[in-house]
Amino acid sequence: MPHTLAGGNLTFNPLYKEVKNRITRNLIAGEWKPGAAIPSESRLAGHFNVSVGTIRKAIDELVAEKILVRQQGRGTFVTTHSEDRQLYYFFHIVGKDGGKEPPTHELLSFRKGKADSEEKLHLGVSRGERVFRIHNVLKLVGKPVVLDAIVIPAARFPGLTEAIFSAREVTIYGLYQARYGINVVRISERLSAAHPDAQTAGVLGVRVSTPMLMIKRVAYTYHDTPVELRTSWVNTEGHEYLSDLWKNETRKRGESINR
Amino acid sequence: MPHTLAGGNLTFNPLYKEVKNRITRNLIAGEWKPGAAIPSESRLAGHFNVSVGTIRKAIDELVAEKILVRQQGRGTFVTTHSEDRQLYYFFHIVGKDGGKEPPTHELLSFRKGKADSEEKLHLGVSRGERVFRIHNVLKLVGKPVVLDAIVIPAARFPGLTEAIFSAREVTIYGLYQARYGINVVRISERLSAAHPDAQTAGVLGVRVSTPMLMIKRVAYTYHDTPVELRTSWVNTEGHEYLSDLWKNETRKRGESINR
DNA sequence: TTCGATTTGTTCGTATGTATT
DNA sequence: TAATACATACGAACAAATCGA
Repeated sequence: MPHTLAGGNLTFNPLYKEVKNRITRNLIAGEWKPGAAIPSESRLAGHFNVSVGTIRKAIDELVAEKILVRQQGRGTFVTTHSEDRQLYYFFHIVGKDGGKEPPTHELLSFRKGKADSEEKLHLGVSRGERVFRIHNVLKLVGKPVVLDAIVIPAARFPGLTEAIFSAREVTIYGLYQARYGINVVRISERLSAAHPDAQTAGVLGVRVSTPMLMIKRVAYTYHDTPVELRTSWVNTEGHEYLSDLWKNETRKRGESINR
Repeated sequence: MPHTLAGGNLTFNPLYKEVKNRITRNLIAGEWKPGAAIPSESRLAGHFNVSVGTIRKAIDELVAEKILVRQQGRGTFVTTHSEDRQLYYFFHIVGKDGGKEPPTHELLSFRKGKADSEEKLHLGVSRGERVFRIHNVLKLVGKPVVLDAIVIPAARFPGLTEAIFSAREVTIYGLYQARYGINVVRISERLSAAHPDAQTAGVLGVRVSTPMLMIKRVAYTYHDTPVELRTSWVNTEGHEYLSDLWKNETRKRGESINR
């Protein structure tokens, strides 16, 4: 006999997967906003008519996907891109001499255009659909290090203007989140080495013969829906790209290891 | 009052963390070998004198870290580097035109040397300690694409010879695992773009003016112990480096989403 | 500062379902 | 078919962190 999830359950998924989907749908609908707490586990258990353990298992997965964060004694919250911790989660450029520095940004251009075939492929838009094209420079310790060419479908960002974009006080994903309720939860990046074109080299203050890191990123929101395509050129003379698979994810601060 | 984990528990960690540490120590000791099944959950529960739920929570984390894999109805197994699934987990080079191709390899050189300061830093060996230096070319569709310069501490690989290394029928990490019980469970990579030196360019069949991807990797075994330092040069004319954070990790095949 | 209510974290136990051998 | 092993789901109790009265 199938289960009795309040509201009906037409699939053959385990109960906790259904609960997870319902929670995700609430997040998509903007019912629970980034930074805010979702209802407590016991309340959700009552609401969905399942046990607390089932709720916990659903939330466990969403926490593992960094869509929610738990805080003992406080509650469970929707992940924000404006917090320091989350700010650097998708930012992989670090100084070769050590730590991560606070970046500053400068908007180079903000234009409207039509999606080309590559954008159609990766962004899931139809050919010729309106997109915003944004060029942004990222500076570390005052020096330009990364040039981003960002493409987003205009339909998802109604009313976005150059002024809004450049006046933001948070990260770009923080802007998507705060103003449009679009929560970037996963990125996929493809890296290669190449020589920059003259314009890119000029902006970043390098010669066109300098080998640079080129990154093509697709950013996704819930349910693996693509929302942004970004091509980055990185000057790796003083910085590098760090790929550190789940360092400090399962293990936390000050945990005894007793070998 | 602290808990009563059989054998004593001197720390203030949660029980399941202790259980996790004990299991990990058994893996380090080689008591449970890669590919083999560990005792069943109920048996472990009896052995450690804890509930099955606590065992499950410990194993959950080890599964998330890809140190163990579960198979319903069969048991829980120590992850192997020789299985196809696992083979590509640390291998991030893919063709620009799509899929991952089966790589072939060619050993270029195999020498003994002494650790320099960089190796001392990242490999956790003392200065001047004996290391093996191995140069290996990786070919995709017959063409050389990656040149690896591998450094490993000789003390951890007693009796390793060029013949053994080149005669391996599995991946390099599969060799470490099968012959020395060293299980690489995590890697950290730092990527930058650079021009190759003449020798590297020669081996990979490119000009020295070709921008290439340079990757510095540290491979770790249990408890974040470094075991290998590797510098790779990648020709990204036909291939690229894929960084796809936990795609398909939480979600499995054919799972209904019902938006 | 203390206390109590709330919320997540840990641990236990039980029952039942599903996959494998 | 039966035994075994993991997967799901339920419920209960207490610990630990947080927050406001």
